[in-house]
Amino acid sequence: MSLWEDLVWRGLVQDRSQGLGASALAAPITLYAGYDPTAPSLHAGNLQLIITMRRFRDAGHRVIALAGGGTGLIGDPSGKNAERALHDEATIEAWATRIEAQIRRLLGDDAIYENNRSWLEPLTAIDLLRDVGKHFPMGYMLAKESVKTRVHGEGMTFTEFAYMLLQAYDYAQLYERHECRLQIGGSDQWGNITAGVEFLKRTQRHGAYGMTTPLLLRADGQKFGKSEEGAIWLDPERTSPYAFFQFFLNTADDQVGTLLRRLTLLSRDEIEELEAAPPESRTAQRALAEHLVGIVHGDEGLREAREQTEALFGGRGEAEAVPVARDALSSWPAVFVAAGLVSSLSEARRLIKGGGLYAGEERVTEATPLPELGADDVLLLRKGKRERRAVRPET
RNA sequence: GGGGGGAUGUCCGAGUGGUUAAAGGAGACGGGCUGUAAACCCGUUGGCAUUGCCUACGCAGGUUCGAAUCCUGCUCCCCCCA
Repeated sequence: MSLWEDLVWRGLVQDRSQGLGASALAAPITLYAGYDPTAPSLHAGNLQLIITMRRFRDAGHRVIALAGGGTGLIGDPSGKNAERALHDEATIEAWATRIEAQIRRLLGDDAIYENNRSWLEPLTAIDLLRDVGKHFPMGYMLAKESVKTRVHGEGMTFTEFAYMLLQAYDYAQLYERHECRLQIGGSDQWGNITAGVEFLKRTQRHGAYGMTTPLLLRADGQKFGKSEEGAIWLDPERTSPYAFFQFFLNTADDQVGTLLRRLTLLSRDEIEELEAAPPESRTAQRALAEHLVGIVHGDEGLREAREQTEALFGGRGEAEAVPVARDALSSWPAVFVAAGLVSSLSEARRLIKGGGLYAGEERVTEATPLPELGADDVLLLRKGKRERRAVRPET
């Protein structure tokens, strides 16, 4: 199966410019995807695009990961219904560095890493207006979906309006520097991507394509990659390999096939076999979770995630216990707060009243006595069915 | 420059002097049913405290026995005209 056929089968092609297809990808080409450093880490929702780049790379194409060190200072209006808050340069640079390191782990060192700050910073206002802006008729820009929705809604400043010029300029720079011929991105990037393709065409630089992948949504249409705790980050400091594993293990049945196709590097045969497994066995969820933890956190992370899952849910092996100060062991609510399972004593009290907290397999009630913990004892706590954590007295 | 509208809890959104920790919806969380699914039903959803207190309706003051609701100033946003 060719790369293109594979992408189509996986449901990864949402929009594409004319002429992009199997034949355009027959010979190796150079492509890029950009990311704006608007957070200190990538999250699960960013995975689809990076894995898609990985597919291109594995098929022999050359991929460029472009950090938006410059554009991140402006703020992309796409997919947003309100003006973005601007961060300062130092923050953006620091985030860009961290994110690049994360992408390197997923794409390897043979990918090309660029930062558009290196050409946007020296770009003068005159250059931008003469060399780029001249090729953008107002009607064309105003017709963009990202502009229309904002102009008729919350409003938009010139800063964000001009964003598409910068992204088009990026594409042109990469076209010149690396003979980049394809830009890929999430479907909210389609407007910016076509602006780039259009700009190249108008400046006599031919053979440039664009493609987008569909937005990854949960079955109920909500944004993907968020849990009760907030986003599922790729940074193990923010979201442990165990929590990352649990997030994917809890994938709904009707979504697991989609995620296997879009996010994993498993083959079509492997995926179809997993989809055929009885849903109650959760084989597909387990395979998904293990595969992704492996890709993102490596063998070591996968081992940790498995061990913790086994210890907390299977009752075997040793769970990593959160050390809790002695005086927090004075009441059940305090213990659960210290363990990080609930955010306040009030919440803990409410949950106890509702029967949602457990110590070991015992439901905690107001009458449940607190156990006497020796220095080496570990107490298994549980909130509901899915969240578990072990604690031990602080020494 | 002129005129008008707006800022409410995680989000959307009611509320225009009193029983409002603030309707309703969404989301989230818990319980039940299950498979650490989905759907569905029930409950909870500011904090601290064993029925009381504190904090909260853009910010800062003021009026009042009492304000999210009235007044003043400020900040930010939107729309229209120039």
